[in-house]
Amino acid sequence: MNSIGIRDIARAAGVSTATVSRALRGFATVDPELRDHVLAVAERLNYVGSPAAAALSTGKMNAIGIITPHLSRWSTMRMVEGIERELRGSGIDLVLYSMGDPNDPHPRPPIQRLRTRVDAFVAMSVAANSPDLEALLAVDVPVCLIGTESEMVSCVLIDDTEGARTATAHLLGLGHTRIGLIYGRQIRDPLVLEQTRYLGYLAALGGAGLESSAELEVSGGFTIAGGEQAMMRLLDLPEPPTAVFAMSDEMAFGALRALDARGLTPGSDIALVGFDGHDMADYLGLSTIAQPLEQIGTAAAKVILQSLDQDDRPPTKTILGTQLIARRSTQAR
Amino acid sequence: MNSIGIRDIARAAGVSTATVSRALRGFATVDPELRDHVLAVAERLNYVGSPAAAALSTGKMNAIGIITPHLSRWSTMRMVEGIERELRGSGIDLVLYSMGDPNDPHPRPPIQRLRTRVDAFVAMSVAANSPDLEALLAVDVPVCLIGTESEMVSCVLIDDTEGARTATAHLLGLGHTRIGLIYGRQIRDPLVLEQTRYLGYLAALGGAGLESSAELEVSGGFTIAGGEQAMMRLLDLPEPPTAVFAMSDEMAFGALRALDARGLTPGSDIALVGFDGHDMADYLGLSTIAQPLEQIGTAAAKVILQSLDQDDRPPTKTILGTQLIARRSTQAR
DNA sequence: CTGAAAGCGCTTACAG
DNA sequence: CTGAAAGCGCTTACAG
Repeated sequence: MNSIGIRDIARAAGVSTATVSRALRGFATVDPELRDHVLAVAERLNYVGSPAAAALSTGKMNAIGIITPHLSRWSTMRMVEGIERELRGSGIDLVLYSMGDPNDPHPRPPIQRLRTRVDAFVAMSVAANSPDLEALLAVDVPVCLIGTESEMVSCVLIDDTEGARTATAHLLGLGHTRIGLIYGRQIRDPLVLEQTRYLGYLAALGGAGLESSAELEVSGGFTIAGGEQAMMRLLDLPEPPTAVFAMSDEMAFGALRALDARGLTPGSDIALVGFDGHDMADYLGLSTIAQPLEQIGTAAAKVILQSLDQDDRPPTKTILGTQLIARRSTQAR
Repeated sequence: MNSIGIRDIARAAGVSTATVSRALRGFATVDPELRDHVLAVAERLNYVGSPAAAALSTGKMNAIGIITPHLSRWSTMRMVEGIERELRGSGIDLVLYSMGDPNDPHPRPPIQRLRTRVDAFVAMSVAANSPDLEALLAVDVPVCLIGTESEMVSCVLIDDTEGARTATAHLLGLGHTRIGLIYGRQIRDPLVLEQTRYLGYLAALGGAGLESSAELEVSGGFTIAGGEQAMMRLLDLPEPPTAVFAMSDEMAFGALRALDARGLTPGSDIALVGFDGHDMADYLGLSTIAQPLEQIGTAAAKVILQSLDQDDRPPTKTILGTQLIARRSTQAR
């Protein structure tokens, strides 16, 4: 136990603990010479402050909680990286709370309790109809949602509809008119991500004078395996699509595999676009709608830092752009 | 501010704060009826404890710090998931500290300071010669290293040498005698991971009466792109290898790409084994030495929980097994 | 610009 | 089994 406290410094420096406290935090109200002296003594004694004591006095934990459904999902970590980068050096810790799928029966830490351990939350991909969102809105600390739209608290979003529209329009531009869709879990629920992307898909089709067709819309469950099965189902249609838009790159990876299994070449035999900008998409030659994941993370962190700074800030809505990256899977070779 | 404290509960329940404190933590020394009463009152008042105050009193932060070099690396998050699962429900928070490559000039949070915010550390892939390791060993809280061997503190390891030996032996078993190696950054430094795997490679070769050859050993920098270039270099040799062992799956992915670019089929034209058990390896038909990543995480968490429980525990060394998963890349089709 | 003192909300010997 | 009181190590009005 390093039992050097400000009292020890105060004693050694011949000042009060109040002055030590002020000097340590660089308050301008401390005589510069005195401050330097105090800092020197602290340094010499190898002083390390007690965050717990500071937290108890100030009510600030100097930590922000990250609430995320799928810890190991690639995109999650990319965003966390962005957050970490922005917070780095601020002395604010990142506390990870895995909490996602309300179907997951694992005991969910009550947000009210988490609240006492952090000063703010960044919550990723919380479904708009989830009880967690309600709890987050009820909590009295700054919250920034990522990927969930809200008027009540700040959020950072990408334009999912626009991204999906761009993806679909890209396929239309290549001359395709029969365009399959691999979505996640549900598509009719107005409160979920997929709905937003679905609207973009529909809009693009509509813009080209085409109509959607239920048989061309299959679920891929947001997994590689699900994407593979979904593509199989599309290929098994009496009249298969000539192009497919998958709502995530991972599902598109599965779709690529299905194509491979059927001896079809992506690009020439069937066009395919994913969504995310996954690292491996480049490697696999998969065209995709890239999200600026790290930027999303840093944007969320900035929002939080600002509201921590000034707590009466009105909620902000940050919308970041996506980018179509065309690769082999949408090029005839 | 939820200003309900144990004093409010004490008042409402007609007992002392000491009793409330004990009841809340379920001490057996509290009369069961009284305890239930106190709990009921706490519940009714919607009491949420103050971790900061508890931490200040007890000196326990109820958090463990995760020190990791590459936040977004796939394997990192898999292990973090394992740790999270083990800690779930224990009330212990996970605090993420990104700190890796000593070459990375970003300001590294001093471990002495982090120490005051957590009760223990799990440190991943800290190089044995890194200053961070030294700092970790000097710190007076439980530490569990992952992937770094140590006699001073507990560690969780896989048998890298054995894994590499198995991979190489697998290739030898297929009849190959000219086996290339794609390593990470350096191979001669006895203090790094690669050295350990290199020994396995050498051992397998030696066991088959073969000798290593410098021209067959190329660096892939642990990245996809590096792996691709490394494989290109191998293919450009006057006498290229007929099989290759890559020290990571990601480098192997790059190698696969190089093969593809050269019109070579993995498995029939050249055999390839990776190392990690990456999710995508399955998808790409890459043979690999799979590490039990989540298990590594839970094992580390268990070690930490135990040392938190009883702080004079001697350091333990946990070695988990790897598993060869043979796929298309080592099968002639 | 500096200090004495109260207070943050718990836990824990100590006494009963 | 329960309570009064000190203490954990800071911060912050308040007074000077």
